[in-house]
Amino acid sequence: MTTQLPAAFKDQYLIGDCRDALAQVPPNTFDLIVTSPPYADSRKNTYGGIHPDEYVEWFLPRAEQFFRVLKPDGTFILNIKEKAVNGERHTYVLDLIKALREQGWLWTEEFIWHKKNTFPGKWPNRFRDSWERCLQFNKRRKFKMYQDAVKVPVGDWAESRLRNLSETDKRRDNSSVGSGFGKNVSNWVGREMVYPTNVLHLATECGNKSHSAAFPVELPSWFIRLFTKEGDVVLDPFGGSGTTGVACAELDRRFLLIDLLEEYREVALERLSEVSLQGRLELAGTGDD
Amino acid sequence: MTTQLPAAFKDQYLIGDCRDALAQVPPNTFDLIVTSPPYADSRKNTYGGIHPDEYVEWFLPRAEQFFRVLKPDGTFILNIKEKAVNGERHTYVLDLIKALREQGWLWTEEFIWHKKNTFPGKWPNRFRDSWERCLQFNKRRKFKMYQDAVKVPVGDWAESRLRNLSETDKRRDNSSVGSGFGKNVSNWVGREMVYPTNVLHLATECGNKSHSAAFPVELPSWFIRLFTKEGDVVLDPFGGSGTTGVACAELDRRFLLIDLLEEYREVALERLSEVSLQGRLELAGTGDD
DNA sequence: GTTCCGCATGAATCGATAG
DNA sequence: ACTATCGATTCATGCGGAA
Repeated sequence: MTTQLPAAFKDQYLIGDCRDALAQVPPNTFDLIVTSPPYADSRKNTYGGIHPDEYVEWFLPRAEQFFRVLKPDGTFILNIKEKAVNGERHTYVLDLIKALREQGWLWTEEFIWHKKNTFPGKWPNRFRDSWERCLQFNKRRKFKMYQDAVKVPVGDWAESRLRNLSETDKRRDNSSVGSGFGKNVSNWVGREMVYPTNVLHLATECGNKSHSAAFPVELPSWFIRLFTKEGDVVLDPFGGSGTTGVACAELDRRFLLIDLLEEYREVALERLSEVSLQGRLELAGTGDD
Repeated sequence: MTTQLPAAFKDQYLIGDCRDALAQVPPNTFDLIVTSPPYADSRKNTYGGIHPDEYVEWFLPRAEQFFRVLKPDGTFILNIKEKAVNGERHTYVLDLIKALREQGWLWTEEFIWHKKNTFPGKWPNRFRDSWERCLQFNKRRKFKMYQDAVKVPVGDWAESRLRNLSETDKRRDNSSVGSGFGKNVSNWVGREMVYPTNVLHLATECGNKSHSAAFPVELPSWFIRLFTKEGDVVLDPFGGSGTTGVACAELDRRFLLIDLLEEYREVALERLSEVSLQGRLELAGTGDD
């Protein structure tokens, strides 16, 4: 077995730069790292709006910490998408993949997050960008993976609906298309379950909170179910509004979130209280204890 | 205006390596290049099964010809996907993107082709691979793009409608409308039309014919409508069974297909005859005239 | 003429076996 | 140790034959 957090470990939201905060965390601590880092030129008020050309340089020392604190059989999921710069897709994500491999990471897989409801928009030379990369990296070729936890109903619900006219109309559920997620699995009891693919169909979360650009809770939730079991420990080094924490709370995983601003943690606290689990969150850590 | 093919240009299927065949084509000839090259380690009987580590080296001299024969405001669409090697995704596609940029190409966009029906299989460390990249490259920042030609009804677009078009349905109204989707469009009258996104939902063509076309006709068709107008000239340097030619015939575009084997051209001829357009295909060229 | 069921078959990947 | 080949796995699709 690898080094474990003490059994008394409480879910935490640390304030600070994950590069510094993680330096004080023991190696081989986390079963899963799932995060959506600030994209290049975004979140200028906090991370300073990293220039695309400097993104890899900015990311690598943090990824070095990720590598250290991830268990040998753990997984690192990186949700990211390059922006268009000067009419062209920037290559910093490609460069980052190659740089991470040189750092020792294995680029195991690239999942596609298809954002079903993207914001309308039209440009003279491109369409709406409705997908993002979810890059999977590992330290070793053998890693933990609980595929049964993300099984989905056998496909083509549309066709079966056409066959059984009235019967299936009642059961119609829009959340389980394609590689949809087990949120409404109970509705599909009795149906044959199959393994999903590497394409995830999820709607972006509609802007209802005081935070923006968040990924939907189903995204970390899916990877958490796939790569961890109950009681495992998950890290989100760019915790933001705490979506990963919400997913962990719902799934009985422990978590460590890190981000720069106190107000992010406040939002996270609010959201965790909404899932009636605010008692879980340890309010102590500020990154310097 | 750029150099044009003579007005008497006939659709052709050349036998040979596109690297050599294109050397005899005038520069700035094509409005669009859309192709699905042999993937690494595949099609061993013809292209020799290019090793992943040598793929970029193999591809670049051919891409140099593509650059020369593409019009300045034309587009190059490359359908490709890296394979898993030794438990890891190989990086040759990433390397290829970067190498093409060094060759002068602009990496304008990356479309995702979501393959609804993918090959089965279960492995301990990954799910089925159900998406491929459609990389868009351009010579200049300003290029021709006819966005209205690919508008779709609001809501699900290819999820159900395009896929459900049978062969006869697609054939029926081709002559009268010329768009190749006349019947379809008529069904959508009254529905609000919107621009699509950069995610395409298409099923791979299954074993319905005597040949196997990995590339559904809707894929080149979509890009042909988006980047060309009637009468424009399209190149597929890895023409295979002629799917791109079929799409061009249906859409009243002219085309040049190139591939190594005589038998590929025979299959292409057969398929073009099925869309009642075999008279269009010039049988002369064998790559050495 | 419909509807339904069975079956073959795909840009696949891994692990084991053989040279 | 490294490469090449083979078998097992498994699901969306469209075809043909049967009811």
